[in-house]
Amino acid sequence: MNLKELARKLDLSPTTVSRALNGYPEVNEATRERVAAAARRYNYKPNTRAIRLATGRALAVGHVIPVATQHEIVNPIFADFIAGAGEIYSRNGYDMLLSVVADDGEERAYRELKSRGTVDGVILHGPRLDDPRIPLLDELGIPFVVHGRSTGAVQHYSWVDVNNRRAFQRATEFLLDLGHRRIALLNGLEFMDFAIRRRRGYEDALTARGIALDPALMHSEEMTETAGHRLGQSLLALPEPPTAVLASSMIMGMGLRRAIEGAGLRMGRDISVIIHDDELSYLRNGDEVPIFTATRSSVREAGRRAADMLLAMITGKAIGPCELLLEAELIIGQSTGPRP
Amino acid sequence: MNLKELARKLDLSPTTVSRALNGYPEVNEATRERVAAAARRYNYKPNTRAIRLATGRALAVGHVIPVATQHEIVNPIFADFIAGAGEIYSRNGYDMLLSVVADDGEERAYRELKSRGTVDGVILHGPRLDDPRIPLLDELGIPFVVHGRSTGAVQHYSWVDVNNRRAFQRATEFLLDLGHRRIALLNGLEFMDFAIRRRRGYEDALTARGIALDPALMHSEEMTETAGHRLGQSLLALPEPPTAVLASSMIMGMGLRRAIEGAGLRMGRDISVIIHDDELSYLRNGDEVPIFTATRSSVREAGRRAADMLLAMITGKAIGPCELLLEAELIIGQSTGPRP
DNA sequence: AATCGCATTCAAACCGCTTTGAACGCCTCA
DNA sequence: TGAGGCGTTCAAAGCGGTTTGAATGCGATT
Repeated sequence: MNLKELARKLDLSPTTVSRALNGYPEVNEATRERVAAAARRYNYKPNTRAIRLATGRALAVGHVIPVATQHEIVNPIFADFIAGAGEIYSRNGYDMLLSVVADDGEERAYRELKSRGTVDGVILHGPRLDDPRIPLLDELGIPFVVHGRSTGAVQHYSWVDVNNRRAFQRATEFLLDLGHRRIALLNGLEFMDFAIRRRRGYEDALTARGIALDPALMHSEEMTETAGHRLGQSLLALPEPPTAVLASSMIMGMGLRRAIEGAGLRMGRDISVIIHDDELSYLRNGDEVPIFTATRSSVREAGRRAADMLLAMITGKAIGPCELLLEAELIIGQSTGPRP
Repeated sequence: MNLKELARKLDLSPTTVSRALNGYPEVNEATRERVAAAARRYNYKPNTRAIRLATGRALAVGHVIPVATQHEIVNPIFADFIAGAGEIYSRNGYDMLLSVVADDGEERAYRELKSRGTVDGVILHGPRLDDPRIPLLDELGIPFVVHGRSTGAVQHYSWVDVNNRRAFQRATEFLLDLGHRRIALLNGLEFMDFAIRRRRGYEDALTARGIALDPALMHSEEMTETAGHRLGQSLLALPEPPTAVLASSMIMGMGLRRAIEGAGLRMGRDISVIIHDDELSYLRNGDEVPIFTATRSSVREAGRRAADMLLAMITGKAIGPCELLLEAELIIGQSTGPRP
């Protein structure tokens, strides 16, 4: 059942039927209802392919997922972010397009997206320091929203981000208030923008209390369980080990805990741990009682907000770049306690 | 730059240019090269929207991701599966379309996909016992490949699956060989097909050695860290606790380990643990030395194979349903040892 | 009665590609 | 010499919608 057929059944022109269904004002209300009823009766769904061609809109949003060529790691927050964004897209009749590309193929992927016109906008994941993708998308003229920010970008761009600096500053202050002085930081790789901001928050808090930064306590690695474990072990092996550790993710924290318990110590008593919790659906930080004390911010919610923002830009509801800074909560769990 | 323009530049008809670029035989080789050169020079990319409309093909594959309405859990294996499948799609010029829907909205999602013609085929995730989606897709006539199988389905359908039964049977046998007699099973929810098969493997192995099944040792829950922890605690609290446990996922195993170490016991010495390892990129089971003894099978590879299969079906290279059963390796790690 | 404005409807062009059926030039063969 | 066949190219008709510009009918205004 297509438009022409439906029009014939109704003894109307395709023009009128199209307008009736799309809510144009120049259609008689009685006619509109007749059309709507027939559309329902014959289960008429306009062909998306035709709409796209005719309107020049793609009715789709792209997510380019870079896969690190060396480690083949897919960012684990990705599934939850997508789940949040996807909700918004389907609610608005947009499709979500995923492009999985090796991280050295991203530029080509974006250029193709543009020249083939398969999407109306994109979400940029995992922004880095001076991220080259921002000027690229700017130049290509594709509407985009960054999940995170990019220190050093000169362009104005839209973003949704967690206040990483503030989150890690507060976490550090919390540990300082508990009496800790030797606080370690297990950060993500520091070409990632969020990692830079987290370190800054950590450093600010220490410096404000007059505590010197100790490079032996500051590490920057991929945020995996095994890295957490390895770094945890090496921290504990220091001549003067830290009494508290900040870890950049739940998974890293779990590796850290493994190192701590492997050394016969107890988290929260012998050593305090605070993690950042993205509230991943399959990796909850405890049910009622949080396992880890954590800075918490829902990545799924970030996905929703970013998608909302992008659609507003695409449909012209938003003018100019939008920005949204989400604050992380500090959740007190069982992994922190006063300095032993 | 579109086809008409390019044709004009070349002083050819759009017909010939189109044919030249698409490899039709009735084009003079000299002409073809002239066309190819011009296409490159002017960076001509055919408009996907137009191709789709003209050919009636969507050049896209859909993945409908159900989000459990109660718990809002997105299956954590999902990101890696997608990464594998996505590789294949982009290599073949197909788009990947994601639909995130509440799990009670799946049927409508598939019907829409069909009636709007946005995809040429779909991958079905997380099949259940007597999964209603299989007859649905069969009826709709959308080519599809199931990641997993559905016990009870009467239709013939294509699938890619891990030999879950055999994997868990071997794991159980391995524990039996180590002298264990009280072996617990922390399984996924048993309306999921894979969980049923895993239990069957476990039961077969025990029964073959004349060991009675003990319901107190068999649990079926969502495969989260917290569930693993909770179930682990309750197992350890039994009057006669198990000396070995099989856990259905890495994450569940991590919760289990937390329970074990929380009770002051040591994994591999006091109690043996075997997990199933999907080789998730961000949750590696150790680097060189595996943390857990595990049945291992790459979910990313499964994604690749499923995508390959689906594309073969879509392009008509495959006739009739295809089936692919992947065997899981048994990896010996540090979490197992002889019965204490 | 003629003019105008308004509400409603329609025919036809268009989006950018594919594909059908026809045409053209040239060579071969009867 | 003319018919037939082959290799190559093209005009035009799709695909299924949207959108422009024109047409129609009718009541109100002058």
